[in-house]
Amino acid sequence: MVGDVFKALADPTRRAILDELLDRDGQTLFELCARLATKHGLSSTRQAVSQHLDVLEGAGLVTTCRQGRYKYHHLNTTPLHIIVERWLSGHRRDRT
Amino acid sequence: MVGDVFKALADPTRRAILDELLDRDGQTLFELCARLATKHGLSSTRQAVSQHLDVLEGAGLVTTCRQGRYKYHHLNTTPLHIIVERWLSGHRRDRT
DNA sequence: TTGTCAGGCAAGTGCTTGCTTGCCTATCCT
DNA sequence: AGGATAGGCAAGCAAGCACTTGCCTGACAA
Repeated sequence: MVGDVFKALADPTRRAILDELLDRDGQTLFELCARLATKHGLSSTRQAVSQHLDVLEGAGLVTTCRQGRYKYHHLNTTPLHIIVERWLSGHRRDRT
Repeated sequence: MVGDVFKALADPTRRAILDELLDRDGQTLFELCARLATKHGLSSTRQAVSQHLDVLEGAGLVTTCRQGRYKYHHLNTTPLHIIVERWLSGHRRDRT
């Protein structure tokens, strides 16, 4: 749903995560935690980041694939493009 | 701030309000209430809509101008374009 | 097999939010 | 003046959210 995407984007930590994934796609949870701390100055715990990733995945902005004990996170910009199409370019005339 | 815009857009009622203002700009609070009820099937009270308008104004998505006892609400798409520029087209490389 | 590393589950907490209720101010019309 | 109309203020409430804490599972290496 469109609302889920906006809700996901409403949090600065989640935007930082997307930022990080854009910079280096396919990171694991621990990688993300480390780089968010150093590069973005965020001190989020692993669980917090994990929950944010769940939200992002729920919004379709992040896809995951597990290999062995590692879970890689990939950025998916499709929902963003959908939003641009319906909400921010035209603008559109159809329902939410 | 960018986060305020996303937060404002995260609520379906607020998106409906923007929708309505896009359809007919410069509506008053009562007008909006009436048209949200009939055209969008929403049964929001006046106060609820008023508070949503405050949020939208805080995000810069709506500007107001008062004349006499009427307060007209105007759509402002600038924050949307800013978001498209920094977040949804390129993508950008700078900070939140 | 035992330890370590990557990640998951779930209850609890404090803050925010969307909304209601009730009352108040200001403007206009007659 | 007096009523009707357009809107504002503020306290209260229930649900949602971001985050923590503590413990658990599953994969790999020694």
